[in-house]
Amino acid sequence: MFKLSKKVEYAILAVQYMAMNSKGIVSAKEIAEHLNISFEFLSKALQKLMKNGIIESKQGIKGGYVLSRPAELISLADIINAQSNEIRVVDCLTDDSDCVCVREEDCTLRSPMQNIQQRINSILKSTSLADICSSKKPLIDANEILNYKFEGNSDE
Amino acid sequence: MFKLSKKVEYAILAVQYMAMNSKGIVSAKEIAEHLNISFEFLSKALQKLMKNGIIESKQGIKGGYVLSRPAELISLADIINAQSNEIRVVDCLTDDSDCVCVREEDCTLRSPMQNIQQRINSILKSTSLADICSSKKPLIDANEILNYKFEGNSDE
DNA sequence: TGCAAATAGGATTACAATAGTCCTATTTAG
DNA sequence: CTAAATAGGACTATTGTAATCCTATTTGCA
Repeated sequence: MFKLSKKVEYAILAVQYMAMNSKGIVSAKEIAEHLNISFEFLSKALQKLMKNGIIESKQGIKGGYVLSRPAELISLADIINAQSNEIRVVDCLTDDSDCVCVREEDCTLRSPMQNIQQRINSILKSTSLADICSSKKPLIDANEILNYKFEGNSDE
Repeated sequence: MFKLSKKVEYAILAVQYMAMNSKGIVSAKEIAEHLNISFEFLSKALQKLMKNGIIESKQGIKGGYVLSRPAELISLADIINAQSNEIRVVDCLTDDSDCVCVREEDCTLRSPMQNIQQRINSILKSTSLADICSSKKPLIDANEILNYKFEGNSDE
C-alpha cells in the first residue's frame, strides 16, 4: 500500500542513468544491464516515458533513448504519471471530478483526502529529476519550515 | 499504485463516525450499516485499530468501540499504520534501515526517496482525525506557504 | 542488399496483494 | 440461559503487478 510500482522504480532509475551519463543516446539494453533488471520489462517503462514525451527514441541499430528536455524540467510527477493513471490516494478522487463517490453527498472522505492528495502532488511536481540526481542529503522539507515559523524562532 | 487500501479507507470512515457521533460506545454493526459496507471486513479493520490503541473495545451484548483518546490526538498516520506495516514508497526504505537495497552503495533511489517518504509521513502525522472531521474546505498547504515566502510577498 | 541490433508493442503467464467471506470461540447484560 | 456483541483463524475470490514471449518494424553499415 502506498508504494510506487516496479515500473515507476525502474523508470526513475533509467532517467537518472540517462541524466547522469551525458553521452547522448543510450540503449535499453545498456540500462538494463547496468541496473541488472529485465530488458523486456524495462523496455515497457521506457516506451511509456517516450509516449509521454519525457524521453525521445531513435529506432534501428545505433538507436536508443535520450531525455527530451533538461533534467531540471522533468518532475517526479511526470515520471510517475507516465507509467499509469494519475495517482489517487482514494477511489473517490479524480482531478476532473468525473467520479461519483458511492457515499455521494455524505462522503466525509473526499474533501480531506483531496487535500492530502494535493499536498502529495505538490511534492512530486516540485521535485525534479535534477534534484533526485544530485541529492545525497535530504532536500528541504516544507513542513520543517512550517514548524519553524509557528514555533516563533524566526530570525527574519 | 499509491492508493490507500479499502481497509484503511473503512478505518478512516469508521473513526470519523465515532468522532462525529459522540454518543459513546458504537457497535461495528451500526457503523457497517451506516457506511453500507461488509460487517465482517470492517470488523477486521476495527480490531487492528484496537490492537494499536486507537480505539477501545468492550465485548458482550451492549459492547462496541470508542475512541481511546481525543480526535485531536489521533493522526492519519496512526490510522493508516494500524492497518498494515509502515508505508514505504519504495522497497529499499525502512525507518529502521534494516533493508539492504540490492543496488547497495550505488543506489541512486534510496536517498531521494527517503526524502519524499519523510515529507509524506510529515503530512500524515500532522493531520489529525479532528482535522479531517471538520474540514469541508482544504486544510492549509505547507507548500503554499513555502511559495508565498519565496515569492517575497510576506507582510511579516 | 541483406544482416544485425535496436525500438514498438500485443498477448500471455506467474505471482502477490487486496478484498471479502465463513466459521467458531468468547464475552457479557439482562 | 440466551441474544448480541467482539476476537480471530482459515479460506476464497478478485485484482493488480511483474515478468515473459513473440513478432513486427526500423535503420546503420559491411
